[in-house]
Amino acid sequence: MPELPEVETIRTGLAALLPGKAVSNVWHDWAKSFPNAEEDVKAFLIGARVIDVRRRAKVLIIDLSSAYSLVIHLKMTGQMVYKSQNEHFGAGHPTDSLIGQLPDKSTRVIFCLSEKEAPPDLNARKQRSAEENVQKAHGMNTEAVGTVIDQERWQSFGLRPKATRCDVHLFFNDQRKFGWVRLIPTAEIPNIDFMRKVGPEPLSTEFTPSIFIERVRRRKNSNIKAVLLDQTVIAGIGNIYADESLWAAKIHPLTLVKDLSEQNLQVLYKEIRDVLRLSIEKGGSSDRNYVDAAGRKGSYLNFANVFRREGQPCNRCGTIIIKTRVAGRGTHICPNCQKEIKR
DNA sequence: CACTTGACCTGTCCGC
DNA sequence: TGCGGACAGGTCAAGT
Repeated sequence: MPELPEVETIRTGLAALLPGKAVSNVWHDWAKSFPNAEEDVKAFLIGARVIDVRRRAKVLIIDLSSAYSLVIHLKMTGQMVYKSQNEHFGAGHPTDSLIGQLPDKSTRVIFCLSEKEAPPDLNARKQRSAEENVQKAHGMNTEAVGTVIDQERWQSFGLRPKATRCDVHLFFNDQRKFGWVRLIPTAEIPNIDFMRKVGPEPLSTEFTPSIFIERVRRRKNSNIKAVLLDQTVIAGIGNIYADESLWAAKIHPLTLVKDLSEQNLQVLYKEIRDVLRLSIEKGGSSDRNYVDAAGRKGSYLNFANVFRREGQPCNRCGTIIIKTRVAGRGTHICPNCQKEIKR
């Protein structure tokens, strides 16, 4: 699934698009993807404006003017896609749903967004009338703004035509249905189980080498890959970046923490941060790398040194990359650069 | 307690 | 072509 860099890419993209917009409607096709009480949705989601878009670990947080937030976990196959008349932004699990017609069979939740339902303060009212004037000027009825998605397509997914009365949509797609979108009071976010247990942000300034080493050392009898994947030790690392960081640090993923030297962990700390930062710079392993400027599908893992590169030569020594299984996950290794340390 | 495995889901790929 | 099994960018509950 989207790991820290992918979720951060989504956050950046949505932070430029969502704030100020109001949620005018919501639809979902699978209860576990949107496990929220109808009365909460009516009271705290519909009509609320987006204030901010944040990220913690691999969790996306959309703060609303109702003092509630949409807390989103994309798990393995989640993705967020924003579409308006002129804008199209999508990131997350790289599939054609990022660029194709929506909704499709992976669509779990749809938000209808509007700029019309502004808050009842003076500025907002001014803004609203300005928008209404613009719409009048374009000869559009505010109740039936043109649909990005054609009516038939919506109905084929069981949507009421009413739901199409907006021209901006935010889609939560998730093929495997592991992900979820929860509506909870913003103040309660730090109290949910995941947030209470999750480890530090690896790119934060407070995350020093000594904090990293101290936390990793608590798991002395585990192999290092399992520890990197453990969200309670460090937040945000998943299968791609665990493999990439270990290759960069020349550490075999099966090596037990107790067999790693101080120097090993110092290097690993640096490589984790470099790998994550580089990936964020490149927009994660999906999104704009998934399609080129002409809208064609492209390679989205072209920065990887080992992940999904089994059978290809190591970029450092030319040895053929192999794939094995560590911590129950597919694991990519250069058998020459990454020798298991045993004592 | 530390650590590992199975379950949650759908879709795709690979071998017979 | 059809079918079974393995596997997939994650996390939690239940098991040893």
